[in-house]
Amino acid sequence: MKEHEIEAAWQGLASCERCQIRDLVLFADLAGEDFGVIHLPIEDLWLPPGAPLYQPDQAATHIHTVREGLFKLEQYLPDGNRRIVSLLRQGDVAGLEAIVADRYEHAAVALQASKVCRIPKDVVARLSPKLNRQLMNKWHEAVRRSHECTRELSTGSARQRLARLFGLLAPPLVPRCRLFGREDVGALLGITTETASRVVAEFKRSSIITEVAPNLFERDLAALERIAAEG
Amino acid sequence: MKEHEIEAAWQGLASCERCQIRDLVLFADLAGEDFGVIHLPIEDLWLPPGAPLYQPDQAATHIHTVREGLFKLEQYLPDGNRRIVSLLRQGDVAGLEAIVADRYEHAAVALQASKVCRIPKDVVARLSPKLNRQLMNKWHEAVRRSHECTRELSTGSARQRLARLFGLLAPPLVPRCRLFGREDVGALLGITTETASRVVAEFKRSSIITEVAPNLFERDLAALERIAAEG
DNA sequence: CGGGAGCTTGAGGAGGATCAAATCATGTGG
DNA sequence: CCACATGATTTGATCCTCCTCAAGCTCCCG
Repeated sequence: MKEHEIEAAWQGLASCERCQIRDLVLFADLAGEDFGVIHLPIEDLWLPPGAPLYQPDQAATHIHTVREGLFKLEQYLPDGNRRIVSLLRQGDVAGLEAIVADRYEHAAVALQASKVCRIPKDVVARLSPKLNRQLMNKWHEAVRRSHECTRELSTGSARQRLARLFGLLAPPLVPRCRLFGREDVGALLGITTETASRVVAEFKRSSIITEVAPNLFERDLAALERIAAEG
Repeated sequence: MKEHEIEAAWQGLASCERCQIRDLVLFADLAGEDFGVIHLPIEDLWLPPGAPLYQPDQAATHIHTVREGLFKLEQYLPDGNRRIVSLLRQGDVAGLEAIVADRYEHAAVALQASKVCRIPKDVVARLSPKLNRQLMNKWHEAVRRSHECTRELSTGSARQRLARLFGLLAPPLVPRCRLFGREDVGALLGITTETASRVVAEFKRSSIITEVAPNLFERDLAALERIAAEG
């Protein structure tokens, strides 16, 4: 961490109608008249490398269109480590979850000198009628699933990945879960079929899981949790 | 691959108003009257493990709500290998990209016995007014970015991951690109800071990249491509 | 000039990949 | 019903990649 906080610089209010990258951004298909609806201030920000755009669990009040530069989205692991789950570039939107959730789910941090415009979620809500809420929820879920896969299933040792996979295969209170073929396990965790098989076998031998029928397992959730988070 | 193709079984037309998991699915907040708009047939399908719901590049005509079971979304790598980039469970939607794209972007395959309902994209379009298209595009982009990170940056050897990262850091025709700190490179690729540093150094020594200023590189795109895809 | 952060390099060991073979499960045809 | 082919899973032996721990280096800033 740097000595003094790296701060974003306020650049002024944006004029969406004259935006240079308008075809890339959110308001691409708005007609001139619609801009009347946008009365809330849309700010232009400039951020130096290392400057955070938002932090996880911070109240989600704005979405941000990346006009220039590069951002990382990072999340924290149970063992205190962190994992970058996505990169955002020109035209991408940071903090879309604001539309459907209360809090941001990542830290968004500039990796290069970057420009964003900061749009209050109310502006989006005002332009977005009813049905779409549910559709947005689904998109949101799709993104979260994907980030979950990166964070939980593509990070750490093969043991940890398998333990986390077993943790995810059924709700936390249901001890029973069904597994799929070792080859798919490998492709999902980014390891080989053989390693997947070996680790599953080792879990069985140490009774962390018990095979009650072919590929149907009884889980020791406490033990799995412990492995998932180990150093 | 199994001897004869694993096929989905058609179960009948769905009755959305009496859906048991309605609060989970797409039409959760539709009022009774709105169902009049849905005149296109929504089918219920049952799929055995291994049955494909759709294939990459297939025309995207439907979205699918998972009512029961488990699906994988997989994509193929330049070297012919495959990578599972997400898992879908009850309530998740497979093939959301149909709303904004012509073709599916993954293979969606059942990992367990599963039930889905298959909704023509026209039904969604009919219920979804204008502005949201652009917003949907943004969600779509968010999902694709995330899958890209898993597929390109969390798969294969450290050398391959670095090569793919350098490939992504600027448009294909711009040879010049800017890199960020080694610690962030590590957190992004799921490797240690030291390994990130070592591989970057090795790329420099073999002139695959040339450092023209601190963290500003000139890329040999052909060489990077070659490494990214090597067996 | 001294301190600190980030980057590089080294040595050693652990974990996972690779190659190969044995076992097990399933379905097929005789 | 059995013999056999096929594919998935398990296990073993070996090698190589990458992690770990540690030290030196460079650059920037006070």
